Amino acid sequence: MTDGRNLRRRVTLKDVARDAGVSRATASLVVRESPMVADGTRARVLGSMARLGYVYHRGAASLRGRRTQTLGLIVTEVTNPFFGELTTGVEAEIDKKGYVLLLGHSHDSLEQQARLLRTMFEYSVDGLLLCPAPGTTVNDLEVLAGLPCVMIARRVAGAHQAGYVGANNRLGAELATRHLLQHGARRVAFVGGPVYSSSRAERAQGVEAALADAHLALRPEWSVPSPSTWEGGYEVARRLLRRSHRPDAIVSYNDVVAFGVLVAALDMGLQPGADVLVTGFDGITASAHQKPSLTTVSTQPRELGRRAGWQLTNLIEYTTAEPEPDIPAPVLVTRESCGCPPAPKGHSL
Amino acid sequence: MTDGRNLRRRVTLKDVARDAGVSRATASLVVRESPMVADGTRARVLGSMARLGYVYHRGAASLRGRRTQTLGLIVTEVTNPFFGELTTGVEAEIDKKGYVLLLGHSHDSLEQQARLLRTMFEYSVDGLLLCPAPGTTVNDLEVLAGLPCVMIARRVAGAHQAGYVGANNRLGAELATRHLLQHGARRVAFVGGPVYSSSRAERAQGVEAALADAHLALRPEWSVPSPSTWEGGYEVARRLLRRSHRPDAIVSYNDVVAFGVLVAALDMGLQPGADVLVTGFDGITASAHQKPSLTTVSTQPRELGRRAGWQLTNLIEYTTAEPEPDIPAPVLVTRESCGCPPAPKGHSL
DNA sequence: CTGAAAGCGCTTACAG
DNA sequence: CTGAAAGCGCTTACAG
Repeated sequence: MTDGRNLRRRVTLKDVARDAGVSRATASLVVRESPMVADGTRARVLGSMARLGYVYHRGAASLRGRRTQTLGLIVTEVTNPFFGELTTGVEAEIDKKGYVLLLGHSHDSLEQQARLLRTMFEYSVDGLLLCPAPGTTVNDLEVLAGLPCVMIARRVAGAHQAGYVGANNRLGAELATRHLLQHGARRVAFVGGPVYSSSRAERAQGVEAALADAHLALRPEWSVPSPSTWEGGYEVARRLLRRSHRPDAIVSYNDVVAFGVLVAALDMGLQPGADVLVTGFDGITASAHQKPSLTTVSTQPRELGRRAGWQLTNLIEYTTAEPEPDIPAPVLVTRESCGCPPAPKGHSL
Repeated sequence: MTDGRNLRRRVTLKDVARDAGVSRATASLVVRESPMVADGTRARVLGSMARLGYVYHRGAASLRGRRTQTLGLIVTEVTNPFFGELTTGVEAEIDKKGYVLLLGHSHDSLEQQARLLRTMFEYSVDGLLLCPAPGTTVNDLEVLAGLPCVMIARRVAGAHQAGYVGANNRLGAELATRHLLQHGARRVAFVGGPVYSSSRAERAQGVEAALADAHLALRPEWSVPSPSTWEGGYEVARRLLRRSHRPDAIVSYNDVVAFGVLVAALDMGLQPGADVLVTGFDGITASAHQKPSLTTVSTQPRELGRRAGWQLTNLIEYTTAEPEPDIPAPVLVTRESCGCPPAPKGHSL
C-alpha cells in the first residue's frame, strides 16, 4: 500500500475546468471574481472547485501576473514593544487589502539588513516597509531599484522615492516639556536615545524650544544620550539624580527609557510625579501599566503601522512619484509620573 | 521619452546563460551552488550575474521545485510581549536555515484564524507555526491536509500529526508555589487565565500539588480566572486583597496578569514582596523591569520560538511521522516580588 | 461571454 | 560536466 496523501496531486485550475466543462481561462476568471462570466457558468465552476477541494496557487498566479500580494517589513530592535505594536497595525491594514506580511528583524545590524533586503527582493515582494538600522544610507537602498518603499520612524537622508511615516519628534518633545513647565519644573533634563540619530536631535530641539519660551535652557550636561533601553534610562537617571543639584524633571527619549528612569528614581527614594517629573515618548501599552503610570507623548504605534501600510499600498497601486511624508500629530497622555492624576480606568491611546 | 525603469525587463537566468555562453541548466546549477560545475564555468557565470545585476527569482523556482522556503506563523494575542519575543526566536532560527517568515495575527478569533490558515496555504508555505486561538479543534486544522505544523504554547486535542512546543505548565506553577511556601506564605491564591484553557488547568494543578505537599489546599474562591491581561490581574487582585481574610501570596497566570496584580497591591498600600508575595509566568523582558521586579517562572519565550522553528524545519526536512512534543523545563527567576533580593544587574533569562 | 495558445522564470529528468 | 526539452499552475492577450 502506498501513502495516498503523497500520491494525491495538487488540484489545479485545469482539473476544475475539465470538471466544470469550461476552459482554463474561464475558470481563472471565476477565481478572480470577474463579472464577465455568466451566472450559471460561475455556479458550475464554483461547485467543481468545492467538490475537488481546489486551493488557489498564488505562486503560479504571481509568476504570470507580476504581483505577489506580498509586503516586506523589516524592523530593527526587538526588546521594544513599540515595534510589536507597530507590526500589528501594519498587518491589520494590509490584511484587509489582500496583502500578506513577510517579516524580518535586522537587530540594528547593517549587514543583516542588507541580507534581508536582498531576500525580500528575491521573494518579489510588491513593496517594502523599513525601519532603517542606524547608519543606513541611500546607497544601502539602491538594491531596491524602484521597489515601492516606506520608511518608518527613522528617515534616510536623500531617499526621495521612498515614503515616510513617523512621529513629529520636535512637536512631541515640546508638548511634553511645556506640560512639565506648567507643573512647575524648572530644571529639565533630556535622557536617552542614540547619539547621532535624527530623532534624538529633533526631540532635543523640541525640549529646547519649550524651555526657551520660558527663558530657560537645556544644560548640555543634562542632555544625555544612551542606548534606547531600560538599562540605558536607568543608568543615566541614577547618575543625574545622585547629584545635589539635580533635575526636577526628565523628558525621556522613549517609553522604555522612561521605565528605567522611573525605577532609578524609586530606587533612590524619589517619588516620580512629585520629587522628579518624568515623561516618555511612544505611548506603548505598558506606559499605562507602570506604577506610577507614565505620562507620555503618544505616537500611537498601532496607528503609525496602519498608516505606513496604507501609504505603501497606495504607492503600489497608484504609483505616486514622490509620496508625501505622513507625520501625524502626537498626543500628550497625562498620567501620574508628571504629577497628574492617573487616567480614568480603561482609558488608553 | 518613456520611463526607463519600467521598460527594463527583469534579468533572467536565460540572460545570464547567454552572456556567459552556457545553457540555462548550467546557470541554474551555479545559482544553487552545485559542485558539479567546472570552476572556470562557475566563475564566468557568477561574473555575468554580477554584471547584469541578476536577482534570483524564488517564486519561479518554487513553482517548479515545489518548495517555497516560506514558513507561516500565526500568533493570537498582541498586547502580550510574550508573542513578540517568541516571534523573534522563531525568526532567528529559521532565518539561518534559509526560510522566511509569513506573519499573521488571529486576535484570538477563530474566523480570522481560519482565513489566515487558508491564505498561508494559498501562498504554499512549506510549514506552519500556530498558537491556536482558544476553541480551535482538529476540524479547524483539516484544511492543512498534511502540511507540516507545530503548535506553540497551546495544544489542540487530537492533533497528532502536529508537533508541539510549550512550557511545562504544571511543573512551573509548582516551582513558583513551593518557593512562595518557603518564604512563609500559607494563604496562596491563583489568579488569571482563560476559564477553560488547558494551560490554566495545568498551572492550577501545579499550585495545588505544591500546596498539598505542605498539607494546604487551594481554596476555590482563591482560584480566579480572568482575561490574560493587565486589567484582568488588576481587577481580580483588588477584589481578593480587599477582604479582611486575604491571600498572603498570589501565583499569577502570566507576567502581564502579574503586573496588574503588583499595581493593584501598591494602589491598596500593600508592599508586594512583603505584605503579599507575587509570582508571574513567562519570563518576558519587562518582568525584570517592574518595581518591585517580578519573580517569575521563565519559559524563555525567545528560546521557545527558536525550538518551535527548529522542530518545524526538521519536520519538513526529515518528515517524522509523529514528532515528539518539546516541553522544556521552566526556570524560576527569583526577584523582589516574592521577597527575594533583586537579581544582580544585567542578569536576565 | 468563452476557447486555444503562449509565456512568466525557474528546475527536473534525460541524453550526451 | 553540459545541453535541449518539458513542465510547474497560473494569466494574458487575442480571436471568435
